[in-house]
Amino acid sequence: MSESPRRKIPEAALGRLPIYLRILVDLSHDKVTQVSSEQLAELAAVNAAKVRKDLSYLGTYGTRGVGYEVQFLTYQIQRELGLNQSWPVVIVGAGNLGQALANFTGISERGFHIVGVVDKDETKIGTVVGGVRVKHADELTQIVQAKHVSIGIIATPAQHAQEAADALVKAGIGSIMNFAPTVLSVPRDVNVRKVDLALELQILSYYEQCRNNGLRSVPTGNQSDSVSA
Amino acid sequence: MSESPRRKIPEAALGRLPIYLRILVDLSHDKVTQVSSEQLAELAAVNAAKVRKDLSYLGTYGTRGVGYEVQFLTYQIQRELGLNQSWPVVIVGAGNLGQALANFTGISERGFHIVGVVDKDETKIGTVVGGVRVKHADELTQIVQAKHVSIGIIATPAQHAQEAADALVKAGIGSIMNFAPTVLSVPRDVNVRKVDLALELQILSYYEQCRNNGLRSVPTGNQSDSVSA
DNA sequence: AGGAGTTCGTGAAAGAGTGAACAAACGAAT
DNA sequence: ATTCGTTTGTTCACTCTTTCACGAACTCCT
Repeated sequence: MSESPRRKIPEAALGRLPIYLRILVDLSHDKVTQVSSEQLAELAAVNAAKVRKDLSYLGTYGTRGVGYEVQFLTYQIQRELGLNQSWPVVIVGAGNLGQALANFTGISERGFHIVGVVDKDETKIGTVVGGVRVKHADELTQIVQAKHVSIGIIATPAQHAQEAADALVKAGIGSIMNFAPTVLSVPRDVNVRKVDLALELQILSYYEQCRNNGLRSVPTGNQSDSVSA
Repeated sequence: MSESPRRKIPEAALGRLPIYLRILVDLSHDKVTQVSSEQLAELAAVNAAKVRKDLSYLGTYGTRGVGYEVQFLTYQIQRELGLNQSWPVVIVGAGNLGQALANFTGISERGFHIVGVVDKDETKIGTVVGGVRVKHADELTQIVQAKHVSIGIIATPAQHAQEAADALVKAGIGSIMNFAPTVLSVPRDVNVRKVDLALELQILSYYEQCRNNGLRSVPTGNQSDSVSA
């Protein structure tokens, strides 16, 4: 299967495809069948030329004078992002954050499903979060291999994040999403994305301070998202 | 007070300052007093020249042939980011995510404190999360103004995110951190950063798919973080 | 004091991302 | 069939970011 992705998509564009995708799904829900780059740009709060350029990395799926067919474009973006299948995901850490993630419906609605949650804390083991029973961290490798998991989420405290990463790597995982505020050290072929809540707040703090000092310098065109590189 | 920030710091550099800051705090904890750009780069998993250039936006705080004094640099970064003070933050939405955020110690340890959590769900009101009692959303403006809050966090479901944003803006908030998977529409002078968990996973999905198709194309130098713009 | 060995700060080049502008291609209307 | 208005796909100029490379400045050792 799969006409493989024609070329590699630039990081910046890649980060916007999921946004377009979500908007398209919403539009489809509203029975909209066609959409122009202009409309899509408006909904995504970006430039229309950017939308067209981003979409052109996927192929030539628009019709001049008309726009894009919502259903078709939705399918193409999904295919490109590998969202035809539902990816099994394992969560390491069953604390507040781990539980919230496991219960987060947005994950299961958008191409992923939680197949395991592990922790080292005996009091958490056996409890059920997000529909799965929490297991001991020692069982991580077994879960990963049995369920063919390639994406792992680290939701442990910072001081345990590296060992969680090591365990995930050893279990054979290829991609890690890290919520702990730590820089992980992993083999080169393992892909890591991090989300650092405090970091984002600190950036807001900077702009708030600028504002208070009279230097009105909100980054031109607000609505930033976190970037990984 | 405050020698105001000399110039505006580029977004890319700004996103790394909190990382350096965290590393410096850790080093300080380990009684390390001096650090070179090379070491800092290693710990942050970036290029040493980048570290030096990033830090040069703050001023000339290094000593050639020696490196940077940990304590001093820590202070300077904190000052630049506006982290001398502890910023009051309000959370809208007391669901799984809102609760996790309110309980997340990393927030309070790094320059912020939760002064309010609001929700519209009557069953949640009155419960205590993260040390504060959940209040009704109608009281948002009052909380914001009484506590001089300028940063708000949206942790509502997607369909209520825009009204949460509107309420925050009306209450007079200047910066919003949005966890709901929606593009918010806000006045130009309000700064928004978004964190979209599913979006990040979808990017990982893309790379996993590439890997499976034989196109080994992990973005050169892994460990990306989310970017907002 | 002077030389050897470090390490910073920065200029300049290379690379990536953005946005304006326009030709090509389409539908609709006459 | 032709014309007209629309919208895409892409080129080009510009900005932002990253990386290299090197002079300047500091410490330590002799």
